[in-house]
Amino acid sequence: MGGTMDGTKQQRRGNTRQRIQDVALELFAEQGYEKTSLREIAERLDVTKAALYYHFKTKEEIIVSIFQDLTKPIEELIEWGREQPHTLDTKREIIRRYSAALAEATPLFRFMQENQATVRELQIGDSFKDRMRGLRDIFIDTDAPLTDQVRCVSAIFTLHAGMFFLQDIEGDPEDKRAAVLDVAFDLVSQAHHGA
Amino acid sequence: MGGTMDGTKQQRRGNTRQRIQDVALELFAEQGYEKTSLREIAERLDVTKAALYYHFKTKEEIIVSIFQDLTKPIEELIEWGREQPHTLDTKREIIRRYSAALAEATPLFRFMQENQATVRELQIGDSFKDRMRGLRDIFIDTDAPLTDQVRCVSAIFTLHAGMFFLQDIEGDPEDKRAAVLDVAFDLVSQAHHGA
Amino acid sequence: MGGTMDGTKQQRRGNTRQRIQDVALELFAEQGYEKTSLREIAERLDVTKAALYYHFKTKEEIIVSIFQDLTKPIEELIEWGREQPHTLDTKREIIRRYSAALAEATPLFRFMQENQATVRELQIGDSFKDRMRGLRDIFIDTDAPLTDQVRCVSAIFTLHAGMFFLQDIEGDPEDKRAAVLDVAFDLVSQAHHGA
Amino acid sequence: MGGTMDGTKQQRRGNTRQRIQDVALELFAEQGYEKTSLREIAERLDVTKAALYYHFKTKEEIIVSIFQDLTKPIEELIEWGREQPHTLDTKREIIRRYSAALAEATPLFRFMQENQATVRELQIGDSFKDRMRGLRDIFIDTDAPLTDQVRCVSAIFTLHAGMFFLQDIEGDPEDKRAAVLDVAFDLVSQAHHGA
DNA sequence: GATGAATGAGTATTCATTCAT
DNA sequence: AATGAATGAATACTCATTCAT
Repeated sequence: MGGTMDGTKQQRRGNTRQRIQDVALELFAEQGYEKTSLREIAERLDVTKAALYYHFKTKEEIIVSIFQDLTKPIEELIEWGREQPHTLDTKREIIRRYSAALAEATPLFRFMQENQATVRELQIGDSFKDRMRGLRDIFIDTDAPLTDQVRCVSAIFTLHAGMFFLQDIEGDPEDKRAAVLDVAFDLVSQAHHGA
Repeated sequence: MGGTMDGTKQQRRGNTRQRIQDVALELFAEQGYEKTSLREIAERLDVTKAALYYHFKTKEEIIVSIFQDLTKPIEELIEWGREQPHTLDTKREIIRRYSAALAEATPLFRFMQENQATVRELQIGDSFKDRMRGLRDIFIDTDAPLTDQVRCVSAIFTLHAGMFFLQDIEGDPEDKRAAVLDVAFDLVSQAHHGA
Repeated sequence: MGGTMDGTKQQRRGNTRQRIQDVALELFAEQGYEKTSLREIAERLDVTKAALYYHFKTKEEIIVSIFQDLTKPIEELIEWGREQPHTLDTKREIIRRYSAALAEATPLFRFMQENQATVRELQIGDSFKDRMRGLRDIFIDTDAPLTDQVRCVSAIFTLHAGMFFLQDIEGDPEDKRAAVLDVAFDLVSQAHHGA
Repeated sequence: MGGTMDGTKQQRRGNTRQRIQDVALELFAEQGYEKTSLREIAERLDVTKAALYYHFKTKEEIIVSIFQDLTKPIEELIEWGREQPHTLDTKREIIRRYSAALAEATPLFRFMQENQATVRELQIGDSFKDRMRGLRDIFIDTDAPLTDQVRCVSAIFTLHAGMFFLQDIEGDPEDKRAAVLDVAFDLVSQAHHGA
C-alpha cells in the first residue's frame, strides 16, 4: 500500500522514531493524549501499530520521551539560573531565555497546558513540577511581601498566557512578544523595588 | 445489598440528578473527563450505569449541564459589565466579582483548566470562548498600546494563576487572595495610566 | 443473526453465567487455558465478548469460579475425612468417595491435569494444593515407613491415572473403574499391614 | 553494550543452538509453553529474536528438537525392552532404567507433565503416545485380569508421581527414590503372581 | 426512577514471524 | 552468525450506549 521505490519510504529509514514523536506530539496537542489512539498515530505515519511498539515500549513512553527531549533547554536554563546571583538582572535574563525556550517548544507546552489532568498522572507531571519549583526558588524571595511574590508568579504566567491567549488579540506577533516581555519585566521590577 | 430502609436511600430521593453532577465533576476534575468512566461515577453513587441514562442522555450532557449551571454567575457578571462604562473602577469591580465567582466554582474551573483539550471539542469550548471574549471586550481597549492590553490579559490570568499555582507558596489563604487581587488591580491601573 | 422468537434465546435468559462456565471449561480442557480465547468462548455461545465481561470481571475469574463450584464436593469430603478416625476403613471410604467425586468433575480434573503450568500461576493452584495437602494429612501417617507412605500417594495417583490413562486399555468402563478401586484399596491395605 | 572481547561471547561461539534449547526448556517448564515468548528467551540469552530464527524455523521446532534430543534414551530403552522376553525380571529392569531416564530428563518431563494440553497439539504428543504405547505393550499382558493390568499402569504412574509429588513428603531424596522403586516393583510382582 | 443484560466499536499491548543487510 | 525494523493477526479488556422489564 504505497510506493516501494518512490523515495518516500527511502527517506523514512532510520528516522522512524523521530517521526513518531513528531506526529504523536502534534496529535496529542490537537486532540488530547487520551483521545489520541496509537492506531491514529500509526495510520498517519503509514506504519502498523506494532511498529510503534518496536520504538517505544508503551504509549506513555512516547510522550515521556518527547517531554524529555523538548524540555532539556529549560532544564539547562534552570541549572544556569541556580548558579547566578538572585539579582533583578538575573531574573530579567531568565525571563528572556525562558520566553525563548517556550517559543521553541510551543507544541509541547500547548500539549501540557491543555492536558494537565493527564500530565499529572503521567510521571511527566512530577518532573515538570520539580522544574517549576526550581524556577520558583530562583524567582521568588520567600522573605519578600506576598504581593511581590505574587508579582513574580504572575510574570511567569504572563509568559505562558502570552503563548496561547494572545492569539485572539490583533497585532504583529513580534510586537506582541515584545509587549509580553515588557509586562513580565515590569512585574519583576516592581517586585524588586517594592513598588 | 446496601441499605434499603436505612434512610440513606430515603434521603437520596429526588436529588439523584444533583448527586450525579457533584460526583461527576469531582471525578472529571480529579482524573480528567476522558479517563473518568460512567461505570466509575455509577459505582461511587451506588447506582447502575443505566440509571445515569435516565437522568442524562449522554456523557457529554452531564458535563454540559454542570457547566451551564456553574457558569451562570459569570455570564451574569459579563452581562452586567457590558452595561457599565469602561472605566477603571468598573474593571476593578469586575476583577473583584470575577475573583469571587472563580472561588465559588473552583472545581469547575479546575476541570476546565486541566482539560482544555477536551473542553475544546465539547461545544462547552465555544460558549466559554464566547464568554471570555465578552470579558476581553470589556477589559481591553483595542486602541491602547499593546503593552497595556497585555497587562489586562495578564490581570485576568493572575486571578486564574492564583487559584491553582499559589498553593505551593506559604501564607494565609486570605492573605494570598488579597495579594492576588492587589497585583491584578495594579496591572489594570497601570494599563489605564499608561504606566 | 439468530432467532429472536425461536425459543433458543428464550431459554438462554438467566442462565448465561452457567452457560459461559460450561463452554469455557469444555474449551479450556480441550485446548488449554492460554490457547482458548474469550472470542472463541463468546462465539460458541453466540454472544459478544463484552457479554462475558458482564458476568465475569476477568478471564481468570471464569476459571476460578468453575473451580470453586466443582471442587466443593471434594472440599466437603476432606472436611468429613478430618473428623473420622484415621483407620483403614476410613481410607477405603475416602478412596471410594474421592473416586466418585473425581468422576463427577471429570472435565475439571482433565483441565487441571493438562494445564498444571497454568493452574500453578492462577491462585487456583494454591487452594488446590491446600486441598491436596489436607487429603495427604488424612492419608499419610508420617511415622510409617517411607515405602508405605509412597503406597498411599500411589493409591491416590492410581485413581487419577484411572481417569485419563486407562482409556487406551480395552474393557468395560465399569470393570475398569472397579479394577482401579481394587488396586487403590490394595495399596492402602498393604500400607496398613506393613506388607 | 555486551562484551565483545571479554570471553563471554567468545565462549558462546558455536553453541548458541544448545543454549537456546537450555533456556527455552527451563522457561517452558517454569511458565508453560504458551506463556513463554520468544522475546523472553532471546532476552535471557542476550540475543535478538531474529537470532533464534537463524537456528530454528519456528517456536514449535525448538520444543520438538528438545524433545527429540532428550527422549532418545527412553526410545532406546523401549527398543531394548521389545527384544527381551516379557518376564517379571525384564519389567523390573525396565522400571529401574525408566526411573533413571526420568531422573536424567527431569525438566523435560516436568514440562510435559505440566503442559499436556499443549503437548497434545504439538506433534510431540503423538510420538510420545507412540512411545508410551510401546512401553505399555511390553508391560501389559492383555490376557491378564484387568486388576493386574491396572497395577502395571499404576507402577509406571508411581514413578512419575515420585518425580513431582513426593517433594512435599519429608525424607532423604535417595530413600524416597528407593521407596518409589519398591512400590513399583511390588505392583508388577503382584500383577505377575496374580496377587 | 431504576435495573439487568447485552452490544459494537474501540483500546493498548503482545506475539510469532519475515527479510534485507 | 546475527541484527534492526517491521508486519498481521491476535488478545484481554473497557466504554458509552440501548432497551425490555
